[in-house]
Amino acid sequence: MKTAASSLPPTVHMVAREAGVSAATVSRFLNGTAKVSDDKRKAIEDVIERLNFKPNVLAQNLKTGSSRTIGVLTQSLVSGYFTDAMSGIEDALKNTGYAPLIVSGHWHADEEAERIELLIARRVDGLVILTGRLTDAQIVDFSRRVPIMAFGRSLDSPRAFGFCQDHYQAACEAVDYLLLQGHRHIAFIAGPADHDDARARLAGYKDTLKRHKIKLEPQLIVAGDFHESGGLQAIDQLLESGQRFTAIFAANDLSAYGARLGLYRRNIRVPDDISIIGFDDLHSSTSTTPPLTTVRQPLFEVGRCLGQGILKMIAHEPFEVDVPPLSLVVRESVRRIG
Amino acid sequence: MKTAASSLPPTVHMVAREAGVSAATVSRFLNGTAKVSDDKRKAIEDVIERLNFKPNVLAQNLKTGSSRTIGVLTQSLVSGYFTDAMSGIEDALKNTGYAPLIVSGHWHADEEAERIELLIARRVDGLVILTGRLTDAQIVDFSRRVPIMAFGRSLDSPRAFGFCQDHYQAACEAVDYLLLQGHRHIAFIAGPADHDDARARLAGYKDTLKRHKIKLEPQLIVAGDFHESGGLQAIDQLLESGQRFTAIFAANDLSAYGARLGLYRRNIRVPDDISIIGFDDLHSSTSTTPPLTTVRQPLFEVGRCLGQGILKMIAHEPFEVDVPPLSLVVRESVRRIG
DNA sequence: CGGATTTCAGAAATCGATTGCATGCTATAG
DNA sequence: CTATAGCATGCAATCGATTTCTGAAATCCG
Repeated sequence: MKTAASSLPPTVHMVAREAGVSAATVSRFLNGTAKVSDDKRKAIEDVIERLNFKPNVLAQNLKTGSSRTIGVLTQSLVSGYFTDAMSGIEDALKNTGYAPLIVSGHWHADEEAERIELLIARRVDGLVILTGRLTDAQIVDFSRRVPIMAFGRSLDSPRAFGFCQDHYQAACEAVDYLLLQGHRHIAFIAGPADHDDARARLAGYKDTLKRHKIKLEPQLIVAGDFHESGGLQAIDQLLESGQRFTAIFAANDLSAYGARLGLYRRNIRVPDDISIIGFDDLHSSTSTTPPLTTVRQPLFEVGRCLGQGILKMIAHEPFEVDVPPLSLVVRESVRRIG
Repeated sequence: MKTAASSLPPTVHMVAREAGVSAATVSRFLNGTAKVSDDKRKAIEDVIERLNFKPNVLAQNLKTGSSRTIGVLTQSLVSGYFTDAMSGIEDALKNTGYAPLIVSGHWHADEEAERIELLIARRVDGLVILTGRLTDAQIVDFSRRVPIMAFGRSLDSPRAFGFCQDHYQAACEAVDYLLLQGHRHIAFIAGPADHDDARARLAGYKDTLKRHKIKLEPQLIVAGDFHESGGLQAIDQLLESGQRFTAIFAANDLSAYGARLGLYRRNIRVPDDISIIGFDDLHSSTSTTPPLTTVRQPLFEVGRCLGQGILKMIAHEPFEVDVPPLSLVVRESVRRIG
């Protein structure tokens, strides 16, 4: 039996030669592009097996003009919020032959744009954008070069589709829940003022109180930054204000963690003395003490939607997304009073 | 002024034609491979600017045989443990022209091997492996096809380098600390028995107690699974055993969270009644109630080491790694007694 | 049985950038 | 003033798979 001459990875040509056929036939066999006779097929299969031939993806990429790669622009690799979404995207891409190329923009429009240029230069077949600070116009503009699925914005142009969830409505429900539990003095720890979702949550808080004819205490609305440290500071500020409150609505879970720690430091019990409700439902919110009542964002499902959507766009197939809804998950950080 | 004829992305040939030079010269200019005269250089620069030319990465990849991509095998996209490392890798790759292709193996050797095959098929220039279940032999075997930096195992073969941290030693220090704080009855919540690091931590616990002539109570060593749920169940088991203990050493932070919740449910105070010490130092351990005393694993730095190392290996440059050390971080979950 | 149609397979062009080799031109030395 | 080294540059081959075009063989049908 003749053995492979060279130690270099085998090519279609070597396979062709060994099998006594042409490279074109090998290619057709591999891609099922055309029928090849049984004897040749057998011969090709044997040689491929013997040489352990794998087509060179780089050559395929050049010829087909596609990299079988999806660019993913996230904002942070470490935030539990984004990683869930990434996991969903990975799930959607599994066994499709597509791989994700992940970059992060760190909530900075310039960096995001630069990273996207980088992804486009690498000829990604599609792009998934997880929120961020780019304008809708910029995204639509990028979509002339690559199809885009975006999360955290509403878009419906030919090659850019985007959806977001109703944070306003969910915030209303969270406050409604607090009201239902008898709370009338509710503080709010806000997120960054330049963050759309943060603003929507604040608006939901304000409007719901108004709707229930409850006076808005400006001192009960304090700034946060979506991090634990902001929540911690917020507690100082709230307590110093002297305003009475029985519950806190934190604009996200991390703020809630910080607030919870602040109360702990002052020996204020949760939920006995003060109730807390968060927003996000990070994994660890199931095991905080007490487990946190919060608004669940189904980011894994969102990621899967995005992944499936971009694949459809690339394949030019129609698709529709069922936006996974936000939902209140009741745990133990809110007490019924009154 | 003549405008570009076609709407297709420009190629070196178009640039060459417009600038009145050959494609070779354009290429040489782009890569600085050879000197080009000032006038031609100017002309080329102008055309590139005007046509907004970007070299086709796919063609470069084929010709150079390199994809300028680093494969990263992680175990989970959502675990705070791994995401920190990924973030470090991203940091090391920033502005190097290399991009990370991330896949996860979910702690399953078969899946890991399959994913690595996938990365190799995509012609990644290097591979970073974050722990996992593959054998050293398998990794060395893969390294014949692609250079590898591995974390969580000691390797030093020509194309595969791996390092790990001293979990045994760190576990000893953690237990020493508890002893120093006056604790004599220390429970241990173990990790998966087939996990090397978990076993090292258990060994450190046992040996340190022995070294201090403290009797090992078998009932104080309970199984966990590195998740919150395991920690929660462990508390039930420990309490039911009737064995007295004043401190718990949890094999990782998640287990500690679960344990802390279990104690909370039974109105056992931490650290007043029982102290807890963890292992990992996840981000949220700074804001648990109380903030968790734990062994810090500097995963971001580890990731950076891995990223820098693999780039050196690819460039055939010598390198050495200073393994970032584990260190005890004292917070508020351990009380001094006695 | 002959002409029409389908099927199978090979030769060669192609994707777009890189690079070895050849060439013509200029600058320096003898 | 010629010989020679040195330098900038173009031509053409190359990376490895895909695909169009074309020819040959096989099949069909009246």
